[in-house]
Amino acid sequence: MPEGHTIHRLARAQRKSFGGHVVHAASPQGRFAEGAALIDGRALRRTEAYGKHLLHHYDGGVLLHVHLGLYGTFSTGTGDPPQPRGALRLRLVGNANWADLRGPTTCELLEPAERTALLARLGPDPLRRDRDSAAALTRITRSKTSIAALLMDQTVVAGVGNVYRAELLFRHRVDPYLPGRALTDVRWMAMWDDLVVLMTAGLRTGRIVTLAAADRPRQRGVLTREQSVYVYRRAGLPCRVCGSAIRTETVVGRNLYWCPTCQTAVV
DNA sequence: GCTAAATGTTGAT
DNA sequence: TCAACCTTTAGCT
Repeated sequence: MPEGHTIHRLARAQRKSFGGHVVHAASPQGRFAEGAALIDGRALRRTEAYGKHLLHHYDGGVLLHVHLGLYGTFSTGTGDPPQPRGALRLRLVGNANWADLRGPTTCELLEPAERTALLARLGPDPLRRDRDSAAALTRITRSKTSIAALLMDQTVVAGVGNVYRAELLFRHRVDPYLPGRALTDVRWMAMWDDLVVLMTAGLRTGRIVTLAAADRPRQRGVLTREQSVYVYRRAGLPCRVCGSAIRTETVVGRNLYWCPTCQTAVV
């Protein structure tokens, strides 16, 4: 289940698995049968991630667009793929690898102009080299909308999801309900730079770990998810910094988590 | 084994 | 504001 780092990771893995050679595509479920037929037998030239959107560039200008949504997943393997089961939207089979896509919000082919329009409506992606942090700065520091809502708006910043939102706000001790325009340029740029660091680490490891080493419980072994974050899904549990109960409230349809004591920074 | 919730977005009401 | 998408997992029985 994906925020931007997951999609960039997929783009990288799929480039490695399928890039440069012919791919066979099918849609056993039937919902993407026409698209799969157009992809089938073409070589994959390039993969691309922008925010939470994944793109495959195939020979002949065929462009696949996938958005996993909340619970879309790819399962992958090598050798012969298993018998298709359940609602399998798209199966890709390369020389040695296969990938099965289930439950995506979007799986479609795009015309070049549609790709341009898609990318044009996305804000800067902290994981892209061409990121334009000034664009997000302008949107945020002029807005009356709460910073918690702005961070989930993909036209403001592309790739941030509910975990990074809650954790970023905590790490900077920012009250989620502050309007964007209450943030100084310096405050937002510190948050942006942190987002780049956090998401780059997420891309490298495949996990979201936002807890600073100093705040981690001293113990051996792999951190559980609950031990990797400050506030996300920790409602009612004590804040790792001050001990106050972590609160949760729905903001534009998503559960926000925050510490009412720590997150009162003067911006 | 069952239920609810989940790292998301769109489109109808 | 809410249902839909329709998978996976955590937490309960």
